[in-house]
Amino acid sequence: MPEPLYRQVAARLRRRIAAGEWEAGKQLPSEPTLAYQENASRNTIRLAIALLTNEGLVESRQGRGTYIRERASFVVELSREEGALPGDGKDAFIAAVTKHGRDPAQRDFRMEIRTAPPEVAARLQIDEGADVVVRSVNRLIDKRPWSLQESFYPMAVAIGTRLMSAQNISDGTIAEMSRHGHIQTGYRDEIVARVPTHAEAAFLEIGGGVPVVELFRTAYSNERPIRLTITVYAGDSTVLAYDLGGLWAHGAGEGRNGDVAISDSDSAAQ
Amino acid sequence: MPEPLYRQVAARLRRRIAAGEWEAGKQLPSEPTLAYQENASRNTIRLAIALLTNEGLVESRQGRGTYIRERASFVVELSREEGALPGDGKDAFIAAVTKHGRDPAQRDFRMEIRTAPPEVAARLQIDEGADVVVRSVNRLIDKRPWSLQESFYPMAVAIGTRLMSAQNISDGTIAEMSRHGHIQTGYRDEIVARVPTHAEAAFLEIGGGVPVVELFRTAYSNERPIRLTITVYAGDSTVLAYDLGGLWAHGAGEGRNGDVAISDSDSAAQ
DNA sequence: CAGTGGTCTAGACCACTGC
DNA sequence: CAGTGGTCTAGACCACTGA
Repeated sequence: MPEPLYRQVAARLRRRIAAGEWEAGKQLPSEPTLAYQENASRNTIRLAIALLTNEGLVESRQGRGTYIRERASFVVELSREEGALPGDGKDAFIAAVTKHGRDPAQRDFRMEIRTAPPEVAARLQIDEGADVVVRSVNRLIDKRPWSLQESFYPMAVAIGTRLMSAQNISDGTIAEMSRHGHIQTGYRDEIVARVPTHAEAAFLEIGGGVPVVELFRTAYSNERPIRLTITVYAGDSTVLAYDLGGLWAHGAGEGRNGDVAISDSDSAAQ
Repeated sequence: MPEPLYRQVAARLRRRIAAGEWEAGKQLPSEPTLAYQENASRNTIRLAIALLTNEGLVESRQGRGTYIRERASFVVELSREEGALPGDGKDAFIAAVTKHGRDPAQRDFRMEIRTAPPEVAARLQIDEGADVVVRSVNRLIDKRPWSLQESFYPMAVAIGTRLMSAQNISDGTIAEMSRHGHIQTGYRDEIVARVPTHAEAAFLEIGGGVPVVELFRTAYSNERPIRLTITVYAGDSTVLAYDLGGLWAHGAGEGRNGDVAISDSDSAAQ
């Protein structure tokens, strides 16, 4: 009938964390120490810590310890084109983040040709198993992992363009596509939340139980889907935002401490 | 160096589920049985099942067993007003769901006056701790839990309207506000993913590690924020969708089996 | 009542970190 | 090397379900 012990322990730890008993560096006592303090077995302590981990409050690293997690939230503005300055010679992601005084970085850029899995084929309206061009990049802000992104282009769109090269396109892929007659006129976003894969958890430096948000953006010209971009963000430090209709949106979305608005505009897709 | 046993077990179970070895009813073998089959301890089996639970594949109920979860996905269209027929005398949620041949239900409608917590006060641009009218409702589709919704109204907006009553407003709260001079001209949506609270997991019938998506919709007139609606959905069976810009969106979003588009239009807020 | 999952313990060995 | 978290076992008692 009473609350299970591991939940009680988790609640006590949550309170101690909220009270600021520990801060950024090596923080929490070790599991054996907590077991002694809480008069519980180590397994029970581990259950409690697992709860806090899934909430994004702490992070454990083998051989090192369990640490209080820094929780800076970033707001991704998905209905604005702020920061998208075609022809300015700068990558849209870099430009948007730099503008907010943050330090952007991109890593592991890849260009591959793969066969379209079902969820890609359906959205691009091509045959399952057909070739698609995939351009991928991992992004960081202030040296902390931020997002994993893959963009899929139908061969009919990519052929004969610089999308077929493993080079960055300095004025953006939207501009490159438009030079070849594929003018983006709109997009559809689909958002899901799920637990991360092993690889995602590793890159985003989150526990396996911390949710990620996955954004599917299908971009269209007047004739056809021209690109699908799939972006995965750590859920506990990302807010996706849309402004629709009115112009009166000043001061909105400032409900959390430490939030920083990062415009991840559509044209940042690789 | 090799994959941990509990992950191997989880992978084997995942494969057996994908192969259709079990279906809907009481499905998985009991934990002791699996422990024998897999030549592992019961705790290891439980770790494996916890992974599947967080992925939304299975669901355990004390005293009964572990079951294969049915995974119908619903798409929530957030940028259309489909189904919003002002003055037709039907609730917008009921109308939208019925239109798709599904069975909608609403439960536990509450109207309360509370003091505004920080995240509400900031979005409604009122003082923290000021009175707000809160209208809440839990929703189900086909008798399965679907969403938890709370709408917050500044007193200045609600006063003198039927929002102050615990009755449903048959033609919708947008219509009621507009009759009193508060014309909605736009809104801002903010989306986060997180693990559910105890109460949310209980109502949505998901494990404590299955992510939920939380949608903050702040509605504006030309003068001020007039409503904040917070909706919580089970992440593994919900897709939030926005159509922006172009008109060419036919056939999009059909990448998953069993998806059903449910328009949860803005005017469905209570 | 027997069988299920939920909680909890005590102890073990391992892999990894940093000194 | 000692200390950390990661994995795994064997067993216990409990709460809840359904026949």
